[in-house]
Amino acid sequence: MPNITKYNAILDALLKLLETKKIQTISVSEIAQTAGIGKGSIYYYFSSKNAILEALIERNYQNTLETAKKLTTQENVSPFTRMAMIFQACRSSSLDAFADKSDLTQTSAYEDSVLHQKYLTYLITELKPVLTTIIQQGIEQGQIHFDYPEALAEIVLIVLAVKFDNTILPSSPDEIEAILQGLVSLLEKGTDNPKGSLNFLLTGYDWNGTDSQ
Amino acid sequence: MPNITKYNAILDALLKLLETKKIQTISVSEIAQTAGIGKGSIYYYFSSKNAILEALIERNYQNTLETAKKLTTQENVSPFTRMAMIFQACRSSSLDAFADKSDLTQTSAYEDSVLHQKYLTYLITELKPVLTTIIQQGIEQGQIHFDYPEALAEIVLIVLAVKFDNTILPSSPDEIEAILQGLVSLLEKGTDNPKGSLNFLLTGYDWNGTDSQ
DNA sequence: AAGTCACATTGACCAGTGGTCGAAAAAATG
DNA sequence: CATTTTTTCGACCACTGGTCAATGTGACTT
Repeated sequence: MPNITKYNAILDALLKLLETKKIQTISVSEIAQTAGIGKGSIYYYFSSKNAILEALIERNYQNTLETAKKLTTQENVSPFTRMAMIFQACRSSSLDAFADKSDLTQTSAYEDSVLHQKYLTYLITELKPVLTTIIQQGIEQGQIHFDYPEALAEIVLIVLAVKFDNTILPSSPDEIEAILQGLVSLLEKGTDNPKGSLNFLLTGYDWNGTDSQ
Repeated sequence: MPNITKYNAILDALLKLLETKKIQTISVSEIAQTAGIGKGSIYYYFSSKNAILEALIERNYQNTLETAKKLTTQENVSPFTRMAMIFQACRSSSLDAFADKSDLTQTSAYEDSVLHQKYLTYLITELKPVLTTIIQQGIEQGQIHFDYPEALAEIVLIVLAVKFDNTILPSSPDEIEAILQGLVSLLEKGTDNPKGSLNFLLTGYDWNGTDSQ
């Protein structure tokens, strides 16, 4: 708990190393060396190597997700606009921190699977209650018609997270957009909205323009 | 390549060990010992510990998936019936081999993430072309209306695989069924089919009854 | 100023890892 | 039988994640 500085220095060190190496090839000694401290000190702040990774992921996505959460709870904004913010949050939070490394690793990128699984779990569980609320409010306001708001939220988030993470089913950007196009189309028909009306979910919300829809 | 017997003995050994231990805690020496061979021989048949796991997963799901593939290409059967077979294949292939271990592991089950990620990737990529074809034929026959058959196939498979695997978002059986109910409802509306008409996708297809729908 | 004491830091150390390798055994070939 | 090729093996290697007794540090008391 104490000396938050050194705590963060460790996370910074791991983050820096993750930019060029895979988790499995990064040793605790290496992290300690990069952080400029003794190896033993690592275990004063973290119980295991895994715990460092967990803490890093949490620290890394906390800001993005919290601002997303706050923005989406503004009830005066249209549910679809807030839904666009969720889309955007998934899109941007997926790769901004951990470099893709995909150019260097032709070998199956499975090695980082712990990291990606943690990311998927964290993102979906954090955003699910938010998106569920948004959908429910959309239903109350008559803009969305669907009988299973919670399930719909989870389905959308699963698809978004898996596709944006892009390690389980590596795809080109075009392929990703094609799937999203299908998802949006499915959403339109599923929520009784006219074809094309939700297309703005794809373009990415600019966070400061005028409200759409 | 040669001596397929010993090759399979190694896979059997790993499979047996996986029933009680997590991948990370299983050593190559242990696999060798269980298989009744020397450790060095392992590396005569496999290039790495990871390669053993990959081979095991492939061997394990090949039968299930191949029979599923064959069944689903029977064009004389209704697309929805064949879709039910896909649902069933995902459902049954998820846990039948690798024991759940969930009762023993209160600690976050992240450790097996390599295994589960491989499973997800394998299942989805294998079944996607099959399901895409089924949907396309359904569209041609006028039973399905949707503009993005390939995307729809991938979306459905992603949700099915993630939910049945149940490690990324651990849920109770009831919760899983709730999500599937939502997915089916979304499918009904998305493909212009009446509410409830696809509910039989949930019940599990019995593989020898009379055709439904 | 000295003494106290909880907190913080360290690297040698440990059991065990995945993977290598030369030698030996077994099989195949002539 | 000899010779070559394919299999098998376990000692060995560099290194891993994690432990721990020893040591340092600085705030507080007297």
